[in-house]
Amino acid sequence: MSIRQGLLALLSHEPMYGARLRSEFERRTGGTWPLNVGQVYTTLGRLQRDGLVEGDGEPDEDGRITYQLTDAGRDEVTSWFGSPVDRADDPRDELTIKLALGVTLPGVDVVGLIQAQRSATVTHLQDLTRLKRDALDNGDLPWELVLERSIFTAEAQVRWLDHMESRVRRAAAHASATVPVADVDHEMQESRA
Amino acid sequence: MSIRQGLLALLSHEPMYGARLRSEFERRTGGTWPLNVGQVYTTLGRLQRDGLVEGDGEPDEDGRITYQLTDAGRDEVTSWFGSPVDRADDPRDELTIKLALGVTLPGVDVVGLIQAQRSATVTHLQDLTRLKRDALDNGDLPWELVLERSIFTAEAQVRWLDHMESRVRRAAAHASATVPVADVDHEMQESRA
DNA sequence: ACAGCCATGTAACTTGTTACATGATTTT
DNA sequence: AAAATCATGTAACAAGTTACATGGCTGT
Repeated sequence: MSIRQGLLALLSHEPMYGARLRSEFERRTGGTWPLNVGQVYTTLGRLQRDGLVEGDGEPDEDGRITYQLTDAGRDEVTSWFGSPVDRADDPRDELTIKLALGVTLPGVDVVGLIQAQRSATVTHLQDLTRLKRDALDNGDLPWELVLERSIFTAEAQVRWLDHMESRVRRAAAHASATVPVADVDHEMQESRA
Repeated sequence: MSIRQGLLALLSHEPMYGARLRSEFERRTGGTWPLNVGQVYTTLGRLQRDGLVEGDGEPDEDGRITYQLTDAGRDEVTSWFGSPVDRADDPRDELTIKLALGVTLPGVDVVGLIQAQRSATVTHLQDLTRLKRDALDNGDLPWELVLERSIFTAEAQVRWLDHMESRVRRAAAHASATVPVADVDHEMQESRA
């Protein structure tokens, strides 16, 4: 849903043609997210289908077709900027699923998994930090915003991994103290005939 | 890609039929992510198409069809658990896009946006913390893992929002000191005829 | 018999994404 | 004239998601 909203937001500022939407989107997100031009057109088509934008049928002398918001589109943008991103739709995070399933399945070296992930994330974090340092103060606010977002996210991931490593170790120690051999698997009534 | 991988991981432990995959998936992710049963079957179909699982054609006496991994499927699971989640595919985060576009578009009250989001996130964080407290120590490790993930993520989001609020304020102050009226929009050679 | 549940699936749709096709203009 | 660039778009697919249809078994 983010590209849809993004294009709408750009159009709320000024009617534009497809290819410009692309470059504006990229520029205004710090060049971090390359956007296939084709996707602009597919998305525009869907937005038009949904009555949020309309294009002035014919291309102009430069072959460009300008798209603009409808009233509904304007409402949509206002509402988007006016309301916080919904926490409820907790997306299925791959790493979380991996760990959650990992701790319940026998034969998965969860601690090793956590450490490998931590190492990868720390490396990534160093790259990000270097990027930030090398950029000095070029005043590209969107770029900075996106970069800092990655940094804060990666830091949180490392913290979470550390927290969970000790938590998992604790659980493992406790499990081996009480149920030396067997594993999580049991329950789930099978209701056999 | 997470549900695919999740189902594969479950099947790597033990062959299962569709409906059980569903309940196992939900149970082992702390019940946080309800999974429509239909989706299990669509996903199984795609996995079978891709040669990662195979079902024993006919349903058993209880009407169940057991699915199991192929060799390729086993490889896939091994590789999934064996490699860190790729940081490279930085997903397009809605909130980041919203802010990044917001700071480049005139007429968007970014500071207000940040504060509203912060408030919503803090509220959410309190809910999570209460959940955690009330659960005491029931030993549901996957559930805890997922919950803590949400908590660490929300905390990071708040930190980022705070960081960015002051950063945006600074930029605004600087902008009004140097370019009192006009806004970010300019550049982007238009190459008009 | 009928209601409810379990288990199977399918059809339809959404957003994201890429690879390719077409035509016009500009540059070499 | 050939190559590069810009702009338009379409076709095809992935993965997620839901609503619905079918059929068997169970308990009232």
